Amino acid sequence: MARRGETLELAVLGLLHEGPMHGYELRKRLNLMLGWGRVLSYGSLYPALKKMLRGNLIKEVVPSGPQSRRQRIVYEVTPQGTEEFARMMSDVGPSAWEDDTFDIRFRFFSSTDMEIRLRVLEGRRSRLQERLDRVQRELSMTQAEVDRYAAELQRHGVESVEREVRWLSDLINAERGQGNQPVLPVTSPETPSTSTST
Amino acid sequence: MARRGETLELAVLGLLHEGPMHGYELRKRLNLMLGWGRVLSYGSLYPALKKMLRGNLIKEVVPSGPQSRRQRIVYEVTPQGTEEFARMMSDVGPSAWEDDTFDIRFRFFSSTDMEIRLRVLEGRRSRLQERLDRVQRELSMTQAEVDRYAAELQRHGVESVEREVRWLSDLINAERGQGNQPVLPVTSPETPSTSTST
DNA sequence: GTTAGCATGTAAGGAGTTACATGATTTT
DNA sequence: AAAATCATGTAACTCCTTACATGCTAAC
Repeated sequence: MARRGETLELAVLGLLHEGPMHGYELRKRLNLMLGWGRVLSYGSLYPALKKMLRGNLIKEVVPSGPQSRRQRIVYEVTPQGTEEFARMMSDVGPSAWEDDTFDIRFRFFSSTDMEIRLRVLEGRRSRLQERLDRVQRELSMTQAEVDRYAAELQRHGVESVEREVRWLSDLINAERGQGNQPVLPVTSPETPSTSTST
Repeated sequence: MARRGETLELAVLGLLHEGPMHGYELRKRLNLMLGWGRVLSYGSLYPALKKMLRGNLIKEVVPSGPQSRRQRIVYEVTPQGTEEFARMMSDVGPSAWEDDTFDIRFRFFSSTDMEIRLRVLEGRRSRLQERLDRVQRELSMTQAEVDRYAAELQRHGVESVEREVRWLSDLINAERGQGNQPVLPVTSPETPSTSTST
Protein backbone atom coordinates (compact mmCIF):
# COMPACT_ATOMS: atom_id res chain seq x y z
CA MET A 1 0.00 0.00 0.00
CA ALA A 2 3.10 2.18 0.20
CA ARG A 3 2.27 4.77 2.81
CA ARG A 4 3.47 8.23 1.94
CA GLY A 5 6.80 8.95 3.50
CA GLU A 6 8.27 5.71 2.38
CA THR A 7 9.70 7.61 -0.52
CA LEU A 8 12.64 8.94 1.41
CA GLU A 9 13.23 5.59 3.07
CA LEU A 10 13.27 3.88 -0.28
CA ALA A 11 15.79 6.33 -1.65
CA VAL A 12 18.04 6.04 1.39
CA LEU A 13 17.96 2.25 1.39
CA GLY A 14 18.69 2.23 -2.31
CA LEU A 15 21.67 4.51 -1.97
CA LEU A 16 23.05 2.63 1.01
CA HIS A 17 22.92 -0.55 -1.04
CA GLU A 18 25.54 1.06 -3.24
CA GLY A 19 27.84 1.47 -0.25
CA PRO A 20 27.98 2.81 3.31
CA MET A 21 27.56 6.54 3.63
CA HIS A 22 27.08 9.29 6.20
CA GLY A 23 24.10 11.64 6.30
CA TYR A 24 25.74 14.62 4.71
CA GLU A 25 26.83 12.54 1.74
CA LEU A 26 23.39 10.97 1.46
CA ARG A 27 21.82 14.38 1.28
CA LYS A 28 24.09 15.45 -1.55
CA ARG A 29 23.17 12.40 -3.57
CA LEU A 30 19.49 12.67 -2.75
CA ASN A 31 19.47 16.25 -3.95
CA LEU A 32 20.77 15.07 -7.30
CA MET A 33 17.87 12.73 -7.83
CA LEU A 34 14.98 14.14 -5.81
CA GLY A 35 12.68 16.03 -8.06
CA TRP A 36 15.36 17.89 -9.95
CA GLY A 37 15.22 21.13 -8.11
CA ARG A 38 14.11 20.49 -4.62
CA VAL A 39 16.71 20.17 -1.96
CA LEU A 40 16.16 17.97 1.02
CA SER A 41 16.71 19.65 4.37
CA TYR A 42 18.60 18.16 7.29
CA GLY A 43 15.44 18.54 9.26
CA SER A 44 13.96 15.80 7.11
CA LEU A 45 16.93 13.57 6.61
CA TYR A 46 18.34 13.11 10.08
CA PRO A 47 15.07 12.30 11.79
CA ALA A 48 14.35 9.83 9.00
CA LEU A 49 17.71 8.18 9.57
CA LYS A 50 17.01 7.98 13.29
CA LYS A 51 13.70 6.35 12.57
CA MET A 52 15.29 3.82 10.27
CA LEU A 53 17.91 3.08 12.91
CA ARG A 54 15.18 2.40 15.43
CA GLY A 55 13.45 0.18 12.88
CA ASN A 56 16.65 -1.77 12.36
CA LEU A 57 16.69 -1.04 8.65
CA ILE A 58 20.13 0.51 8.87
CA LYS A 59 22.93 0.50 11.41
CA GLU A 60 25.94 2.60 12.28
CA VAL A 61 29.23 1.40 10.92
CA VAL A 62 32.19 1.35 13.28
CA PRO A 63 35.07 2.79 11.30
CA SER A 64 37.77 0.13 11.06
CA GLY A 65 40.80 2.42 11.07
CA PRO A 66 42.63 3.16 14.36
CA GLN A 67 42.03 6.92 14.44
CA SER A 68 38.34 6.97 13.78
CA ARG A 69 37.97 10.45 12.23
CA ARG A 70 34.93 10.74 14.46
CA GLN A 71 32.05 13.06 14.00
CA ARG A 72 30.57 11.63 10.90
CA ILE A 73 28.27 8.69 11.36
CA VAL A 74 28.44 6.17 8.58
CA TYR A 75 25.40 4.02 7.97
CA GLU A 76 24.96 0.70 6.26
CA VAL A 77 22.00 -1.50 5.45
CA THR A 78 21.02 -4.38 7.72
CA PRO A 79 19.56 -7.66 6.42
CA GLN A 80 16.13 -6.39 7.46
CA GLY A 81 16.84 -3.25 5.49
CA THR A 82 17.60 -5.28 2.40
CA GLU A 83 14.42 -7.24 2.89
CA GLU A 84 12.35 -4.12 3.34
CA PHE A 85 13.92 -2.52 0.30
CA ALA A 86 13.04 -5.55 -1.81
CA ARG A 87 9.50 -5.51 -0.46
CA MET A 88 9.08 -1.83 -1.28
CA MET A 89 10.50 -2.18 -4.76
CA SER A 90 8.21 -5.05 -5.67
CA ASP A 91 5.16 -3.40 -4.09
CA VAL A 92 3.78 -1.91 -7.28
CA GLY A 93 0.73 0.14 -6.37
CA PRO A 94 -0.64 3.33 -7.93
CA SER A 95 1.79 5.37 -5.89
CA ALA A 96 4.64 3.71 -7.78
CA TRP A 97 3.92 5.79 -10.87
CA GLU A 98 3.40 9.04 -9.08
CA ASP A 99 5.78 11.82 -10.15
CA ASP A 100 8.02 11.77 -7.10
CA THR A 101 8.11 8.08 -6.53
CA PHE A 102 8.58 6.97 -10.09
CA ASP A 103 11.98 8.58 -10.49
CA ILE A 104 13.31 6.96 -7.37
CA ARG A 105 12.03 3.55 -8.32
CA PHE A 106 13.49 3.91 -11.77
CA ARG A 107 16.80 4.98 -10.32
CA PHE A 108 17.01 1.61 -8.55
CA PHE A 109 15.58 -0.54 -11.30
CA SER A 110 18.71 -2.66 -11.39
CA SER A 111 17.64 -4.14 -8.07
CA THR A 112 14.41 -5.61 -9.41
CA ASP A 113 13.46 -8.03 -12.10
CA MET A 114 12.02 -7.25 -15.46
CA GLU A 115 8.49 -8.13 -14.50
CA ILE A 116 8.36 -5.40 -11.89
CA ARG A 117 10.16 -2.94 -14.11
CA LEU A 118 7.63 -3.45 -16.86
CA ARG A 119 4.72 -3.03 -14.51
CA VAL A 120 6.11 0.24 -13.20
CA LEU A 121 6.91 1.58 -16.66
CA GLU A 122 3.54 0.62 -18.06
CA GLY A 123 1.71 1.95 -15.04
CA ARG A 124 3.51 5.23 -15.37
CA ARG A 125 2.70 5.39 -19.05
CA SER A 126 -1.03 4.88 -18.64
CA ARG A 127 -1.07 7.36 -15.82
CA LEU A 128 0.42 9.96 -18.16
CA GLN A 129 -1.95 8.96 -20.92
CA GLU A 130 -4.86 9.52 -18.59
CA ARG A 131 -3.62 12.99 -17.86
CA LEU A 132 -3.40 13.78 -21.55
CA ASP A 133 -6.89 12.48 -22.18
CA ARG A 134 -8.27 14.43 -19.28
CA VAL A 135 -6.71 17.68 -20.43
CA GLN A 136 -7.77 17.10 -24.01
CA ARG A 137 -11.34 16.43 -22.89
CA GLU A 138 -11.40 19.40 -20.58
CA LEU A 139 -9.86 21.53 -23.30
CA SER A 140 -12.59 20.81 -25.81
CA MET A 141 -15.19 21.99 -23.32
CA THR A 142 -13.60 25.21 -22.13
CA GLN A 143 -12.66 26.01 -25.72
CA ALA A 144 -14.39 29.39 -25.62
CA GLU A 145 -12.09 32.24 -24.61
CA VAL A 146 -8.55 31.02 -24.25
CA ASP A 147 -5.85 33.23 -22.93
CA ARG A 148 -2.76 33.27 -25.14
CA TYR A 149 -0.35 32.35 -22.37
CA ALA A 150 -2.68 29.79 -20.87
CA ALA A 151 -2.88 28.14 -24.25
CA GLU A 152 0.89 28.17 -24.72
CA LEU A 153 1.37 26.62 -21.31
CA GLN A 154 -1.10 23.87 -22.15
CA ARG A 155 0.61 23.26 -25.47
CA HIS A 156 4.03 22.97 -23.91
CA GLY A 157 2.71 20.81 -21.12
CA VAL A 158 1.01 18.40 -23.46
CA GLU A 159 4.10 18.21 -25.60
CA SER A 160 6.28 17.43 -22.60
CA VAL A 161 4.01 14.68 -21.41
CA GLU A 162 3.77 13.21 -24.90
CA ARG A 163 7.54 13.22 -24.96
CA GLU A 164 7.73 11.31 -21.72
CA VAL A 165 5.22 8.80 -23.03
CA ARG A 166 7.46 8.15 -26.01
CA TRP A 167 10.43 7.77 -23.69
CA LEU A 168 8.55 5.21 -21.64
CA SER A 169 7.45 3.34 -24.72
CA ASP A 170 11.03 3.09 -25.90
CA LEU A 171 12.11 1.82 -22.50
CA ILE A 172 9.32 -0.74 -22.46
CA ASN A 173 10.37 -1.99 -25.87
CA ALA A 174 13.97 -2.14 -24.73
CA GLU A 175 12.96 -4.22 -21.71
CA ARG A 176 10.90 -6.57 -23.85
CA GLY A 177 13.51 -6.96 -26.55
CA GLN A 178 16.10 -7.43 -23.84
CA GLY A 179 18.57 -10.13 -24.78
CA ASN A 180 18.34 -9.56 -28.49
CA GLN A 181 19.36 -5.98 -28.92
CA PRO A 182 21.93 -4.01 -27.04
CA VAL A 183 19.86 -2.74 -24.14
CA LEU A 184 21.14 0.82 -24.15
CA PRO A 185 17.69 2.30 -24.29
CA VAL A 186 17.07 4.54 -27.21
CA THR A 187 18.44 8.07 -27.37
CA SER A 188 16.21 8.50 -30.38
CA PRO A 189 16.98 11.86 -31.97
CA GLU A 190 13.47 13.06 -31.27
CA THR A 191 10.59 11.33 -32.98
CA PRO A 192 9.46 13.85 -35.60
CA SER A 193 6.12 14.65 -33.97
CA THR A 194 4.02 11.72 -35.08
CA SER A 195 0.74 13.54 -35.62
CA THR A 196 -0.98 13.78 -32.27
CA SER A 197 -4.13 15.39 -33.54
CA THR A 198 -7.40 14.69 -31.79
CA MET B 1 9.27 38.33 -0.57
CA ALA B 2 6.41 36.02 -1.51
CA ARG B 3 5.88 33.87 1.54
CA ARG B 4 5.17 30.28 0.72
CA GLY B 5 1.49 29.58 0.59
CA GLU B 6 0.73 32.55 -1.56
CA THR B 7 0.80 30.22 -4.50
CA LEU B 8 -2.77 29.07 -4.05
CA GLU B 9 -3.96 32.58 -3.35
CA LEU B 10 -2.34 33.81 -6.51
CA ALA B 11 -3.98 31.10 -8.58
CA VAL B 12 -7.40 31.71 -7.07
CA LEU B 13 -7.21 35.46 -7.54
CA GLY B 14 -6.06 34.94 -11.11
CA LEU B 15 -8.92 32.62 -11.92
CA LEU B 16 -11.50 34.83 -10.27
CA HIS B 17 -10.31 37.70 -12.43
CA GLU B 18 -11.61 35.71 -15.35
CA GLY B 19 -15.05 35.64 -13.81
CA PRO B 20 -16.93 34.77 -10.59
CA MET B 21 -16.81 31.13 -9.60
CA HIS B 22 -17.70 28.78 -6.78
CA GLY B 23 -15.21 26.60 -4.94
CA TYR B 24 -15.97 23.36 -6.69
CA GLU B 25 -15.47 24.98 -10.07
CA LEU B 26 -12.27 26.63 -8.89
CA ARG B 27 -10.90 23.29 -7.82
CA LYS B 28 -11.56 21.77 -11.22
CA ARG B 29 -9.71 24.57 -12.96
CA LEU B 30 -6.88 24.54 -10.44
CA ASN B 31 -6.39 20.84 -10.98
CA LEU B 32 -5.88 21.50 -14.66
CA MET B 33 -3.01 23.88 -14.04
CA LEU B 34 -1.53 22.87 -10.73
CA GLY B 35 1.53 20.77 -11.31
CA TRP B 36 0.05 18.58 -13.99
CA GLY B 37 -0.90 15.63 -11.90
CA ARG B 38 -1.52 16.77 -8.39
CA VAL B 39 -5.07 17.32 -7.38
CA LEU B 40 -5.93 19.93 -4.83
CA SER B 41 -8.06 18.70 -1.95
CA TYR B 42 -11.06 20.50 -0.52
CA GLY B 43 -9.26 20.50 2.77
CA SER B 44 -6.84 22.98 1.21
CA LEU B 45 -9.12 25.01 -0.96
CA TYR B 46 -12.03 25.87 1.33
CA PRO B 47 -9.95 27.04 4.27
CA ALA B 48 -7.91 29.12 1.83
CA LEU B 49 -11.08 30.72 0.49
CA LYS B 50 -12.24 31.45 4.03
CA LYS B 51 -8.95 33.09 4.77
CA MET B 52 -9.17 35.22 1.65
CA LEU B 53 -12.71 36.21 2.58
CA ARG B 54 -11.50 37.34 5.98
CA GLY B 55 -8.71 39.26 4.30
CA ASN B 56 -11.23 40.98 2.03
CA LEU B 57 -9.48 39.77 -1.10
CA ILE B 58 -12.65 38.11 -2.34
CA LYS B 59 -16.33 38.36 -1.48
CA GLU B 60 -19.43 36.26 -1.88
CA VAL B 61 -21.63 37.12 -4.80
CA VAL B 62 -25.36 37.37 -4.17
CA PRO B 63 -27.00 35.54 -7.04
CA SER B 64 -29.17 37.98 -8.92
CA GLY B 65 -31.87 35.57 -10.12
CA PRO B 66 -35.09 35.20 -8.10
CA GLN B 67 -34.74 31.50 -7.23
CA SER B 68 -31.21 31.57 -5.97
CA ARG B 69 -30.23 27.94 -6.59
CA ARG B 70 -28.62 28.11 -3.20
CA GLN B 71 -25.92 25.87 -1.92
CA ARG B 72 -23.08 26.95 -4.04
CA ILE B 73 -21.22 30.01 -2.95
CA VAL B 74 -19.96 32.14 -5.78
CA TYR B 75 -16.94 34.31 -5.16
CA GLU B 76 -15.64 37.36 -6.91
CA VAL B 77 -12.60 39.57 -6.48
CA THR B 78 -12.74 42.76 -4.45
CA PRO B 79 -10.75 45.90 -5.33
CA GLN B 80 -8.28 44.91 -2.61
CA GLY B 81 -8.03 41.51 -4.24
CA THR B 82 -7.17 43.08 -7.56
CA GLU B 83 -4.57 45.22 -5.88
CA GLU B 84 -3.05 42.27 -4.07
CA PHE B 85 -3.00 40.21 -7.23
CA ALA B 86 -1.14 42.97 -9.06
CA ARG B 87 1.31 43.24 -6.19
CA MET B 88 1.96 39.52 -6.18
CA MET B 89 2.40 39.31 -9.92
CA SER B 90 4.95 42.12 -10.00
CA ASP B 91 6.79 40.84 -6.95
CA VAL B 92 9.51 38.97 -8.82
CA GLY B 93 11.68 37.17 -6.29
CA PRO B 94 13.52 33.86 -6.53
CA SER B 95 10.34 32.02 -5.65
CA ALA B 96 8.82 33.29 -8.89
CA TRP B 97 10.86 30.86 -10.94
CA GLU B 98 10.36 27.88 -8.69
CA ASP B 99 8.70 24.90 -10.37
CA ASP B 100 5.27 25.28 -8.81
CA THR B 101 5.04 29.02 -8.87
CA PHE B 102 6.36 29.62 -12.35
CA ASP B 103 3.53 27.85 -14.12
CA ILE B 104 0.91 29.82 -12.27
CA ARG B 105 2.61 33.11 -12.94
CA PHE B 106 2.97 32.24 -16.58
CA ARG B 107 -0.67 31.25 -16.78
CA PHE B 108 -1.59 34.82 -15.81
CA PHE B 109 1.07 36.62 -17.79
CA SER B 110 -1.57 38.59 -19.68
CA SER B 111 -2.19 40.54 -16.50
CA THR B 112 1.34 41.94 -16.30
CA ASP B 113 3.54 44.01 -18.49
CA MET B 114 6.41 42.83 -20.61
CA GLU B 115 9.08 43.98 -18.19
CA ILE B 116 7.82 41.64 -15.50
CA ARG B 117 7.25 38.81 -17.94
CA LEU B 118 10.81 39.05 -19.18
CA ARG B 119 12.20 39.06 -15.67
CA VAL B 120 10.25 35.95 -14.78
CA LEU B 121 11.17 34.13 -17.96
CA GLU B 122 14.84 35.02 -17.67
CA GLY B 123 14.94 34.18 -14.01
CA ARG B 124 13.42 30.80 -14.67
CA ARG B 125 15.89 30.17 -17.45
CA SER B 126 18.97 30.90 -15.38
CA ARG B 127 17.57 28.81 -12.57
CA LEU B 128 17.31 25.85 -14.95
CA GLN B 129 20.73 26.56 -16.36
CA GLU B 130 22.16 26.44 -12.84
CA ARG B 131 20.59 23.05 -12.33
CA LEU B 132 22.14 21.75 -15.52
CA ASP B 133 25.56 23.07 -14.58
CA ARG B 134 25.31 21.61 -11.12
CA VAL B 135 24.38 18.18 -12.42
CA GLN B 136 27.04 18.29 -15.09
CA ARG B 137 29.67 19.24 -12.52
CA GLU B 138 28.49 16.64 -10.06
CA LEU B 139 28.36 14.08 -12.85
CA SER B 140 31.97 14.52 -13.82
CA MET B 141 33.03 13.79 -10.25
CA THR B 142 30.93 10.72 -9.52
CA GLN B 143 31.78 9.41 -12.98
CA ALA B 144 33.12 6.13 -11.60
CA GLU B 145 30.55 3.35 -11.42
CA VAL B 146 27.31 4.48 -12.98
CA ASP B 147 24.24 2.35 -12.86
CA ARG B 148 22.59 1.91 -16.26
CA TYR B 149 19.18 3.11 -15.16
CA ALA B 150 20.59 5.92 -13.08
CA ALA B 151 22.46 7.11 -16.13
CA GLU B 152 19.40 6.89 -18.34
CA LEU B 153 17.38 8.88 -15.84
CA GLN B 154 20.04 11.57 -15.75
CA ARG B 155 20.20 11.67 -19.53
CA HIS B 156 16.46 12.04 -19.89
CA GLY B 157 16.33 14.63 -17.12
CA VAL B 158 19.05 16.74 -18.65
CA GLU B 159 17.39 16.54 -22.03
CA SER B 160 14.06 17.64 -20.60
CA VAL B 161 15.56 20.61 -18.83
CA GLU B 162 17.51 21.59 -21.94
CA ARG B 163 14.25 21.44 -23.81
CA GLU B 164 12.58 23.77 -21.38
CA VAL B 165 15.49 26.17 -21.63
CA ARG B 166 15.00 26.32 -25.39
CA TRP B 167 11.30 26.90 -24.88
CA LEU B 168 12.02 29.79 -22.54
CA SER B 169 14.55 31.27 -24.94
CA ASP B 170 12.01 31.21 -27.72
CA LEU B 171 9.46 32.89 -25.49
CA ILE B 172 11.95 35.54 -24.47
CA ASN B 173 12.72 36.27 -28.08
CA ALA B 174 9.03 36.42 -28.87
CA GLU B 175 8.50 38.92 -26.06
CA ARG B 176 11.41 41.04 -27.23
CA GLY B 177 10.45 40.96 -30.88
CA GLN B 178 6.88 41.69 -29.85
CA GLY B 179 5.22 44.11 -32.26
CA ASN B 180 7.21 43.03 -35.26
CA GLN B 181 6.44 39.36 -35.62
CA PRO B 182 3.22 37.54 -34.93
CA VAL B 183 3.68 36.70 -31.29
CA LEU B 184 2.49 33.13 -31.46
CA PRO B 185 5.53 31.78 -29.75
CA VAL B 186 7.46 29.20 -31.65
CA THR B 187 6.41 25.56 -31.85
CA SER B 188 9.87 24.87 -33.24
CA PRO B 189 10.05 21.28 -34.49
CA GLU B 190 12.78 20.41 -32.01
CA THR B 191 16.13 22.09 -32.28
CA PRO B 192 18.51 19.29 -33.28
CA SER B 193 20.43 19.09 -29.99
CA THR B 194 22.89 21.94 -30.29
CA SER B 195 25.94 20.37 -28.66
CA THR B 196 25.80 21.00 -24.94
CA SER B 197 29.28 19.78 -24.21
CA THR B 198 31.24 21.32 -21.35
C1' DG C 1 44.56 30.86 15.58
C1' DT C 2 40.77 32.08 13.15
C1' DT C 3 37.77 31.63 9.33
C1' DA C 4 35.21 28.48 6.18
C1' DG C 5 32.85 24.66 5.45
C1' DC C 6 31.88 19.84 7.09
C1' DA C 7 28.64 17.35 9.96
C1' DT C 8 24.89 16.51 13.02
C1' DG C 9 20.93 17.58 15.31
C1' DT C 10 16.19 19.81 17.36
C1' DA C 11 11.90 22.66 17.80
C1' DA C 12 8.29 25.21 15.77
C1' DG C 13 5.43 25.80 12.28
C1' DG C 14 3.47 25.73 7.28
C1' DA C 15 0.98 23.73 3.66
C1' DG C 16 -1.50 20.21 2.20
C1' DT C 17 -3.71 15.37 2.46
C1' DT C 18 -7.01 11.96 4.28
C1' DA C 19 -10.91 10.88 6.32
C1' DC C 20 -14.94 12.24 8.01
C1' DA C 21 -19.47 14.53 7.91
C1' DT C 22 -23.43 16.61 5.74
C1' DG C 23 -26.89 18.37 2.74
C1' DA C 24 -28.79 19.82 -2.00
C1' DT C 25 -29.75 18.78 -6.74
C1' DT C 26 -30.05 16.11 -10.70
C1' DT C 27 -30.65 11.81 -12.99
C1' DT C 28 -32.70 7.31 -13.49
C1' DA D 1 -38.03 7.68 -4.42
C1' DA D 2 -33.28 5.99 -4.83
C1' DA D 3 -28.77 6.68 -6.50
C1' DA D 4 -25.33 9.57 -8.17
C1' DT D 5 -22.89 13.55 -8.10
C1' DC D 6 -22.55 18.34 -6.91
C1' DA D 7 -21.06 21.18 -3.16
C1' DT D 8 -19.22 22.61 1.19
C1' DG D 9 -16.91 22.04 5.21
C1' DT D 10 -13.81 20.34 9.58
C1' DA D 11 -10.24 17.78 12.39
C1' DA D 12 -6.33 15.07 12.72
C1' DC D 13 -2.22 14.04 10.90
C1' DT D 14 2.02 13.86 7.84
C1' DC D 15 5.78 15.34 5.67
C1' DC D 16 8.70 18.72 5.14
C1' DT D 17 11.02 23.37 5.73
C1' DT D 18 13.00 27.13 8.44
C1' DA D 19 15.56 28.63 11.88
C1' DC D 20 18.27 27.66 15.43
C1' DA D 21 22.16 25.45 17.88
C1' DT D 22 26.49 23.19 18.19
C1' DG D 23 31.01 21.29 17.62
C1' DC D 24 34.76 19.32 14.51
C1' DT D 25 38.33 19.77 10.89
C1' DA D 26 40.85 21.82 7.19
C1' DA D 27 42.87 25.79 5.13
C1' DC D 28 45.16 30.17 5.29
